[in-house]
Amino acid sequence: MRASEVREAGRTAPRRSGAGRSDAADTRCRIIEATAALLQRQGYESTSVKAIAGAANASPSSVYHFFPGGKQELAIEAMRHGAAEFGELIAEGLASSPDPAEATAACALLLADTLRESDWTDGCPVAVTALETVGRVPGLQEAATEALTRWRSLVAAKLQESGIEPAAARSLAGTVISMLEGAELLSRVSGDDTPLRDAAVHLAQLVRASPRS
Amino acid sequence: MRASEVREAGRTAPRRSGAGRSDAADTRCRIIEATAALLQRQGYESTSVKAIAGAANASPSSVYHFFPGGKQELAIEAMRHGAAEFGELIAEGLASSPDPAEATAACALLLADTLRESDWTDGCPVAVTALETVGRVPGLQEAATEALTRWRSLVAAKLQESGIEPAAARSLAGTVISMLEGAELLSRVSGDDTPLRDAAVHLAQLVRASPRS
DNA sequence: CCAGGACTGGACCGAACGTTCCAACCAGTA
DNA sequence: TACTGGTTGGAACGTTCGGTCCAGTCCTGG
Repeated sequence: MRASEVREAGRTAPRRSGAGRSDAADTRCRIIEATAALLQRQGYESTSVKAIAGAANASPSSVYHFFPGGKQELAIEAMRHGAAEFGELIAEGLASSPDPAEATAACALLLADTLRESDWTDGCPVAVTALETVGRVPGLQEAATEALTRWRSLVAAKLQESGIEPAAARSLAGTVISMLEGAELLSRVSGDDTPLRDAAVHLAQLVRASPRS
Repeated sequence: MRASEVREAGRTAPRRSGAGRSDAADTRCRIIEATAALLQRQGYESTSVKAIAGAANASPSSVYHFFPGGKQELAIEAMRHGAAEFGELIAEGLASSPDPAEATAACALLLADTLRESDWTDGCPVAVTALETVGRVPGLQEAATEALTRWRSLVAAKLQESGIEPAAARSLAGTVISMLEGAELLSRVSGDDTPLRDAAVHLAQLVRASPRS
């Protein structure tokens, strides 16, 4: 898919021989990406290891070879992967305008387009998995918290650029993430991007009305 | 648990002569309530029928006796039950002040208190289950959409009372629900009610800035 | 060319899943 | 007392789960 072959880490020797030969790192990467996609769509409990292996064109033993910690370890790594990608989407939205109000609105609209065009499957890669495992899979909860915090920091930085006080920016940025998550939930469940489009309008209002120094 | 006490009392004490089915209706009710509680906490896939039966002091066969449609039918009914209760919580928050800005903020704060005091378990009874089954269990998705629409109507009515135009009120009410859902997600995942408290402040700002006729 | 480690395919495991089945139970009626 | 029909407990069904195991295959360093 995207530039994911960056994962390499040079653990083993660069065994590039034939052209069509599938690298070990490539298999590992395929497993992570397949897991991320399935987690995003159907969450943790509904995603079986065999389904992951199938989607990644690998066998269960390969999954356990690369992720000895089993499904949990794999899910954590996949969530980190998905979170990074979603962070790029947020960054892209934020970069689309110098005005922070328009930029946050753009995030919501970008998310709305992505969701609608993917039949309501490609949204936040954290929400479903995090919600259904909260309090029961600590590693996942931790990874989810990290992701949410990071996204909030991205938004907060943009808000601070326009002169909003750091504390207010952090608080408002958290609300921006909350709004994106909540509006995505409503949009996915109702199969209608109106909640996200409304969120875009109201987020812009909220940011525009925020006091600057 | 309360349910077992009620059941014991009902068995030893003489029942009303008119309705011989009060025992059965009680079992059915216990099953629904237990299901609602489990769905709210851990979602659909992580909740087994045997766990439901255990929590309701019933046996699996009783579950299938009252809900021949199996887990799906039961989950739909339980979601409706939980949605009605959550609607009451929203109504309570809305009724706490004549000012719609303060009223919506009160909803967020009420939710924050409820969540924190229940160790982040008793939140929206729809979010987890709806998200993890979206597109795969149509009946559940429908029930979830109904619930979200109803809650939005409650908020919209409150907003209209203060003179906000119906269309704007409906849109803003949807955003209020989105914000509550999203902030609850962040609060539950991070185990910190700050997102909901921030949401309360920003919701109040948003409502206060809304144009009236 | 071979030794050895990384990797893979697929059979296999015990446990848990949703669900079904049936024998008992219990109040009311005759 | 026998019968009835709704209700219950618990065993059992076939399936699928997460995970293990092992006999290979392939690549690579020596």
